[in-house]
Amino acid sequence: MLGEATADWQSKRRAAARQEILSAAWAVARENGLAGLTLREVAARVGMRAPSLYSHFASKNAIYDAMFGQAWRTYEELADGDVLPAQPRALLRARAYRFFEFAVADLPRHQLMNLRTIPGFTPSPESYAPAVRVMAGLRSVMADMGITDDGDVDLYVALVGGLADAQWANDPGGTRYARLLDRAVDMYADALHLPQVTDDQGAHQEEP
Amino acid sequence: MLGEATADWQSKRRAAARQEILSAAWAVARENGLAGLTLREVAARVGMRAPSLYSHFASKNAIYDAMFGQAWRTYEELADGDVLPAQPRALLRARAYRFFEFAVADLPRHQLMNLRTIPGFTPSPESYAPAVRVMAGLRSVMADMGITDDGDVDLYVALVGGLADAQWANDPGGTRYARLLDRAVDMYADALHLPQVTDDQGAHQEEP
DNA sequence: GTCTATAGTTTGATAGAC
DNA sequence: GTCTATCAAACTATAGAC
Repeated sequence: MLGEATADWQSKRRAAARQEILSAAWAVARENGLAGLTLREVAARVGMRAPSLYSHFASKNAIYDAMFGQAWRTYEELADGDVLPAQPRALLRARAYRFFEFAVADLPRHQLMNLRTIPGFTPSPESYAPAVRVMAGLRSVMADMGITDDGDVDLYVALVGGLADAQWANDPGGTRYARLLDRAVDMYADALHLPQVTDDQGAHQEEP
Repeated sequence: MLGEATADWQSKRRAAARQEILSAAWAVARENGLAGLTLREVAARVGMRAPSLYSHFASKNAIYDAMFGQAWRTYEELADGDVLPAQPRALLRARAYRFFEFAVADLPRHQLMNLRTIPGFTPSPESYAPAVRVMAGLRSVMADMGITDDGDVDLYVALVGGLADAQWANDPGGTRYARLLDRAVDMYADALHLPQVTDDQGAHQEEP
C-alpha cells in the first residue's frame, strides 16, 4: 500500500511545480509588463501547454494572486531579517531603505504590490495577510519609539513610497530619488521631534 | 469655389470628432481600467465601428498618447489658473492640494500621467511637453521663494505624489491621506526653514 | 469619413483522451 | 497531470466599396 511518504513526495512535487510556474510568471511580467502576462507564455517557459496550468492555478487571476502573496511574503522575510538599530532615526532610515530598495528592484512586482495596475484584480485575504502583517510590524516598531498616531505612520509610509514611485516615474534605473532618502527621513524625524543622533552611528551603511 | 470658411468648418469638425473619441476613451478607461481600453468599446460609444477610429488616430497607442497630452494640458490650465498666495507655505499648500486633488479624482488618468501602467507606452515629445512645462513652472515658483536645490524640489514632488499614491493604494475614495497634506507641507517647509505664517491666512480653504 | 469585410493574431478557458 | 483540440471571443489593423 502507499504510505505517507508517497503523499509527502507528491505534495512536494506539486509545490515545486507551482513555484516553477510562478517564477516563469515573474520573468514574463518583467519582460512584457505586468499587464502583458499571458498564460501561453508562462506555460512555454516551464515546458508546458497553457491548459496544463489549470492543474495548478484556477485562473489567470489566481496566478496574479499567488504572485501578490509571494511578493509580500518575500518582503516580510527581508524586513523581519533586518537587525534594527536601537536609535530611532537609524531605524526609520533602515526601514525606508529596505522598502525603497525592494520597490525599485522590480517594477511589475512594485505595481502588483502597491499600485492598482491590473483592472479587476483584488488580492484574496490569504495573499493580503502578509501585507497586513508588514504594516502591523511597522506600527509596532514605530510605537516602540513613541510614534502612535496613525497619521504619523501614514505620513512615513507615503513619504517613502512617494520617493519610490517618483524614482520609477522620473528616473527609472537611476538614483535621483534614492539620494533623497536620508534627507526625507531626517525631515520626518525632525517634525516628530525624535532625538538627534550624537555621532555617526545613525548614518546608513550599505552592506558589504 | 470652396473658400477658407469651408476648410475652417471641416477642421473644426475633425477636431470635434477627435475630442468626442477621446472623451469616450476616458469613459471606457474609468469603467474598465486603463489597460482595459479597447477600440471597439470606444467606437461604440461614439456611434462608430472600430476601423473608423483610424481616420482620426493612427493607432491605439496614439489614443493613449493624446489622452496623456490632454491630461497634462488640463492640469497645466488648472494650475496656471490658480491665484497663488504670496506666503511661501500657503503657496506650497495650494500647489499640493491642486496636484493631490487632480490625482485622486481619476485613477486611470493618474496612472497614465504618473505611473507606468501600459507596457510599452511612451508619450511623444508633443504630449510630454505640457508635463515638462508644469515641472518648469513649479521650479520657477519655488525658486522665487528661495528653493533652488533640485533635490529640494524633487522631495516636494515625491512627498505630494506619495500621498496621492497612498490614497489610491490604501484608501481609494477616502480622505485618510488627504488629511495629511497640511502636516506634510508644514514638515517640508520647516525642514527648509521657510518663514512661519503669522496668522490664519496660510490655512488652506476649499473654494465655495 | 464611415462603412463592411476580413485578415491575422492572440487571448483565457474547457472537454476529453491518455 | 499533461496533452491535443477547440471554443468563443476579443483584439488591432488593413483593404476597398460607397
